[in-house]
Amino acid sequence: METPRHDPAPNPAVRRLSLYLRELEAIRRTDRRTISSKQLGESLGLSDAQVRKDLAYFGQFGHPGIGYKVEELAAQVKHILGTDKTWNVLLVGAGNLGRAMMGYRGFESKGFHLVAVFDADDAKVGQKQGPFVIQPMSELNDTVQSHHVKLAILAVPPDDAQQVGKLLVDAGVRGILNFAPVKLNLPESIAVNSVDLAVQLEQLSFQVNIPPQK
Amino acid sequence: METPRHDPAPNPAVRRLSLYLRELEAIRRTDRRTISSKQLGESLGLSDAQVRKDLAYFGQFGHPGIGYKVEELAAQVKHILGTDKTWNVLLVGAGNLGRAMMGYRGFESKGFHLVAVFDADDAKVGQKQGPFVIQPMSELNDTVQSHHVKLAILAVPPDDAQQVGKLLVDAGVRGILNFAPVKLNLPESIAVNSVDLAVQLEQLSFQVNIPPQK
DNA sequence: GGATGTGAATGCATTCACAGCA
DNA sequence: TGCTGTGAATGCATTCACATCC
Repeated sequence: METPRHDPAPNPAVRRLSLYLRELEAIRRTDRRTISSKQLGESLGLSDAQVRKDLAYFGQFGHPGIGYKVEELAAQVKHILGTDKTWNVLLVGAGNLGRAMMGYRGFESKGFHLVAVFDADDAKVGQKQGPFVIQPMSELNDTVQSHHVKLAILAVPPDDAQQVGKLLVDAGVRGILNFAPVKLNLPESIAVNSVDLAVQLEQLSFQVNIPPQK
Repeated sequence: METPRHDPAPNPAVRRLSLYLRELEAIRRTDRRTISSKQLGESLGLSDAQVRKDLAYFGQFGHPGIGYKVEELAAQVKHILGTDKTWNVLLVGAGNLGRAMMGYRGFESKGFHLVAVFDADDAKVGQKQGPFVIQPMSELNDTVQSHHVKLAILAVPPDDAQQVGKLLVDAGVRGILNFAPVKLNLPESIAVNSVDLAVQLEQLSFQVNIPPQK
């Protein structure tokens, strides 16, 4: 039941895989049952060759003369990404961003289930936020164990991020989505994905400043 | 008063520029006045050569034998990114994510000033959220004009994103930070930066699933 | 004919390694 | 000696173009 993997798949290809899946799910809601690399590429601003090459890193999913079967490919990509089963996720930080994560509707349908929320602030601990009761950091280890949590969302102030990141790793978490504007210093084996909101705006600032280069 | 630009600067270099700035601002809070490419690289997990090459795309900021003067380089990088002046930013979408953006403390100090919040939902219009009163979409054009808004944050449901993106562009917005999980179809000249939260988790899922490759 | 999968060719980005300056 | 800036060399990623299959 293994998806065959040939070469080391380029990182950019893996990132695009998520976008392919997103698009495939959208197409699935229409009556279309099949799609070509050209069409899939166009909807995402990529070349047909790019799409084919990306997918071919992971297996032979296409049907010459036909294209890709939407349902089939979606299932394959989900399997590759590991989202054909549900991941339990925990959240640390019940501030602004944390609350948005608790309420975000886009996670469940994608295979991510938020199971618990933690905060270091005693004033917040015990408070109810939607379906969640904010837990103290002291309970972190137990929750990771009992819910087999592998992924966490880190939405704490910058000065706390490194320390909390370490706590998560020690508890057994293997991947962290980090919203704090700091580089986390963690073992190589831990997957870290950082989103710095101010950095996103800075990139826009740069691009908007430049004369539109023809 | 132009920063000299030599070659077309690689995109990845521009992305790292923001990280350099973040690090430089942190160092500025210490007593350190100067930093080498090696040190700056280490704090971000990059090679010294990478740092030097990136910076050299934009000018000669270093001092051989010494390194880079922290304050000086920070100012230069800010100028390159265009954040040495303040940008007025508007937000569309007063849902979960939108509220987090309104409360996010990381924007102001980085040169981004949130000036107004819009929502298509009549029930939300007129409500007060912190210092903001949610405005109706009909006022969007006026606000963009009167506040010379060039950048916007888009935090609306996926099905509305394309349409609202178009509205923003028509109103005169030049750059969009998009949180909706859809590809925006807008003119080439418009800068779009998309952050899909579910995609971020999917990438972690993939990495955590793979046997740690040595 | 219509579409995939894939070597070969091209184009970018990173790393090397060193000349040159403080 | 310490460190930058930069051509040259390497390594990745994308694009081309075509043999192959429905």
